[in-house]
Amino acid sequence: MARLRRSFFSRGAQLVAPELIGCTLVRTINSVRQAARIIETEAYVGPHDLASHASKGRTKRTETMFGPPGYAYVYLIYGMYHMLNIVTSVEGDPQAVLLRAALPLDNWSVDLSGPGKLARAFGVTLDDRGLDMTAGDFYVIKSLRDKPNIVITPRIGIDYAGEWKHAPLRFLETP
DNA sequence: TATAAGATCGCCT
DNA sequence: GGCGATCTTATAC
Repeated sequence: MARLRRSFFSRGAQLVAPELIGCTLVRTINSVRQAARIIETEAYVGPHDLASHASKGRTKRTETMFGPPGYAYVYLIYGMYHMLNIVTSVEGDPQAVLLRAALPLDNWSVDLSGPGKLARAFGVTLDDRGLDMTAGDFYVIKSLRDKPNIVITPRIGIDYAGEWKHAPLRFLETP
């Protein structure tokens, strides 16, 4: 087990997203270490990806995605839910991986079965925009042992994305 | 300055 | 299975 380094995130989101499946997301909240196994992710692959906020261009909101990899891209959706993404690729190329679901570890009793719930349980807010996920107390560790069984499907909730709504960029682990 | 819409969830039937 | 909550952001006047 080793903490994921910036070089891990310095690749295309389409490659990083499936590799995050089975990894462990860790954050220390109120001096308590909380950990969960990532079981669902989605890739947002660049400014040409109509499902990505970056397709609107570089704005104050999407600034983090255009920055260097390994940082948290957080935004609020529907006025009530925070979404947690990790920026990938290189600076100037806006790609990111959305963390959609996880399974709590270490007797942690929470429901992490959706992106809004996951962010809420990990205490993610807009204040966490630009947080460095390769340093500090919020990070991901790689599990070298198990090879998760991964299923690939189109992404969720992006009907506005035209042809891109069919793109197979959602990755989830099956039992 | 004002307006519209969204990478969702939970409660209702 | 359908709908309402609720607020940031982008875009338009």
